[in-house]
Amino acid sequence: MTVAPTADAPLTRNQTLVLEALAAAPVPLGAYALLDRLRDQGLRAPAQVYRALDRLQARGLVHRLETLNAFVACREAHRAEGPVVFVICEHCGRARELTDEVIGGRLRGLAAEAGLALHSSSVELRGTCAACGRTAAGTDPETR
Amino acid sequence: MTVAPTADAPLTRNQTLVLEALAAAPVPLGAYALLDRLRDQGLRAPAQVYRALDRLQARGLVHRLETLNAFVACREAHRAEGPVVFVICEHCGRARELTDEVIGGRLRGLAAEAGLALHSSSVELRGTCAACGRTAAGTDPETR
DNA sequence: AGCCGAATGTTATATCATAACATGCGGGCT
DNA sequence: AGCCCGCATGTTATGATATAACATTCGGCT
Repeated sequence: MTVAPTADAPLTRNQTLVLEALAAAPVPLGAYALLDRLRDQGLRAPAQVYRALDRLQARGLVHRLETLNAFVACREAHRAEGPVVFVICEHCGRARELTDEVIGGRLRGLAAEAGLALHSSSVELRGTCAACGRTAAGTDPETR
Repeated sequence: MTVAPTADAPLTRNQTLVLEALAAAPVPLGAYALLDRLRDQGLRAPAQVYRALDRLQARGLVHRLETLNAFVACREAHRAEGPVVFVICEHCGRARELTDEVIGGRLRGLAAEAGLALHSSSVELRGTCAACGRTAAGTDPETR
């Protein structure tokens, strides 16, 4: 989830670079993997990447996958939504982003029952995807 | 969640120390915080703590909070269950562990629909708890 | 031009986690 | 007893992730 954006200024150069690198990757990328991919474009230090990621996350354009310490571009512009569910394959590393009204509604309900003013949520399911389950050791998607 | 234990041998000394330190703490503890608390009892290195945590987690006696990089003792011996939900206050740092059949069932359903053979799940709700919402800046529970 | 705020660049360091290898201890076997 | 073996442990070093702190640059505004 990670609450609503603030204003809608255009993305800065570094934010654009980071977002495009994430959108182009088949799997979630860590900050240092992003940095490696963006050295050519002039990025030099982790802080530059983390700053861009922070702002992209604040706008809801990027999500952090807590169980992977990695980031994905948000595909479904799921504006005005609630909790997001990530489905992650431990073999091929791919992550799918879902929303589900049952989950969303019940999580909000649980927070309310617990007296929690909800700021953000993280829901991640890990396992073996269908494609990897079919092959012996799982496919290997170029950790590119 | 983090799937079922293996066998039921007694806990080793280090495992016992770590579990008791977690059970005694009012908030989730990081591995290095645990190490600090256990130096008196003879623990010296991070690997010792991480090893004990790994085994305690494998038995379901300890959970890892992914959004905090920290660990909690499992209170409710929620044997033979599914996904667990953590409710975390960002002010006081306290975490509550819940289980909910609606969430559990629906997450399993989503995994199945997505073709994922579920290995483990992580569900964390972050916000401000009732107690902290009432006070200006939130209470401060001795990060002890 | 001069100022301001925001994004950026840069260096250093904090924090979290694991690899790799050596040591010790207990239980079963012959 | 003596040996072997598995497993927990101890220890050192290093890898991986993230942020603090401060200098610099850029664009808009008056």
